[in-house]
Amino acid sequence: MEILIVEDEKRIAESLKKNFISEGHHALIAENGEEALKKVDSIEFDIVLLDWRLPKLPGIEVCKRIRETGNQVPIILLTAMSELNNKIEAFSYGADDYITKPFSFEEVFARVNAVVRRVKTSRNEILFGDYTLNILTRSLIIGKEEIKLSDKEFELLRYFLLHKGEIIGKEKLSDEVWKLPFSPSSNLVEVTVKNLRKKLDAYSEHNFIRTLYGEGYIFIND
Amino acid sequence: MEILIVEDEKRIAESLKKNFISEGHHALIAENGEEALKKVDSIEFDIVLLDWRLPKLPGIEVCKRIRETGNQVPIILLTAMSELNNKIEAFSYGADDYITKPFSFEEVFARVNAVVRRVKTSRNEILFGDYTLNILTRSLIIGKEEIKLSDKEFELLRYFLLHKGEIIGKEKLSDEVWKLPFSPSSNLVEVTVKNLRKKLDAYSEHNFIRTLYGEGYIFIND
DNA sequence: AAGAATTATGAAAAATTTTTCATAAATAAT
DNA sequence: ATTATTTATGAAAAATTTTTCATAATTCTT
Repeated sequence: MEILIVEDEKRIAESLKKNFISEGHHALIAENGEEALKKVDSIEFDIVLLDWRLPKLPGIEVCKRIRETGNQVPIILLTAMSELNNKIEAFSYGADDYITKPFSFEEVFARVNAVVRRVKTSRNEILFGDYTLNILTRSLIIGKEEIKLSDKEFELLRYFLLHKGEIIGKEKLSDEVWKLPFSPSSNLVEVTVKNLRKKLDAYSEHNFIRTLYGEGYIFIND
Repeated sequence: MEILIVEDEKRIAESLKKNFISEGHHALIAENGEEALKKVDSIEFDIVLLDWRLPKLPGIEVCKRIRETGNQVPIILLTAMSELNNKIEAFSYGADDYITKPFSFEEVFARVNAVVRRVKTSRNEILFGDYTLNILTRSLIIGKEEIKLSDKEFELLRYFLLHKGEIIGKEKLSDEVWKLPFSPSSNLVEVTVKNLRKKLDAYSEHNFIRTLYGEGYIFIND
């Protein structure tokens, strides 16, 4: 995961960063609100941990501005106990959860995972490139075109989108998309990937689904 | 819609009730928390308007107890301005929205509609009889059985469930489910209703989809 | 560069879904 | 009761999706 830590207290920020990296994630630190806004604008994070009390812009203001640009990145606010009765405000500005200080890393990690999972699976639209995958209608939208996807194509594409940047073996896809044990004698996955690629290629130059020879596939956005 | 108004001030309760009825809805009044709990238990409401300040049980406690039984009925809390900083508590007990007193009926009506629409369309599961329709997997669950639905069957059933108790003509279904102008020469709707009924009948005695001769269909839960 | 393994692809086969059609059953009106 | 209208149903036809298969193309290794 790509994680942005917005926190002016270096001790806390570095500690979080170290812990996330040791869990195999990437973490960046922004020391103030403006820096955070710039980073959020240029990098697609999986989650933003946002301190309530920040030097220039208060965290809640940063949160509000991120949402104003239409960015839906999950945001968890880090607040002190005394700020408890402002939480309603936090939600109304579009934060997804909050954690009160002092917190343990385990707590942060658990919340981050919960929010990321919840947000990812509860969204009914997933954006990638110029496309939008609508989960409710199970169709792929680009501009004003609506591309019909078969059930398997939809399930496959959704799986890729929920696991962007991960290397996914055919066994995994067989398990997760087809709910069948992988059979090396079948090339179902390859055929469906081909058909899905054809639909994506019809409206975009981008190679979203890359092949990693001998390993599987990886979905790349940019 | 079936609306429950939980409010001890008769003047307010009656005024709300009158207004809802004039909009073509049904409204019941509960004067205290216990009465509310009983009614919620026996009647399936579309929304509950719940006063924060109630004689015996406080509204928030009623809210909590409703949720404890697994009931997901949308709840809007009616609170006085001074209770503002308790709202976070309201959400954490499972209320869906709140309105601060004093309010206009227009405000209440707008919020009620917004909440009902949001709750209905955002749910991933819709329960009816002993069945659960899972919106994400598009399958019908009863006990441990999973019944496969074709795409059209699913769309039809979902439409019925989102419009329980409404008389729905075949023209409407053709428009909304098939997104096709109704053609009297086709009996697509009838055939799909038949097939959906067969699947529902396989595990339940209940006639969910009733025919109203010359008018259309109506989905009845109980 | 050649051979082996892996992936891609077009087309056919199989399975499923959608739609039509002819007819039966049910309902309302006379 | 009879008739006209509306709805239900089984089965066939059409369309689509899923899967398999044979073969081509690509990638990796030596």
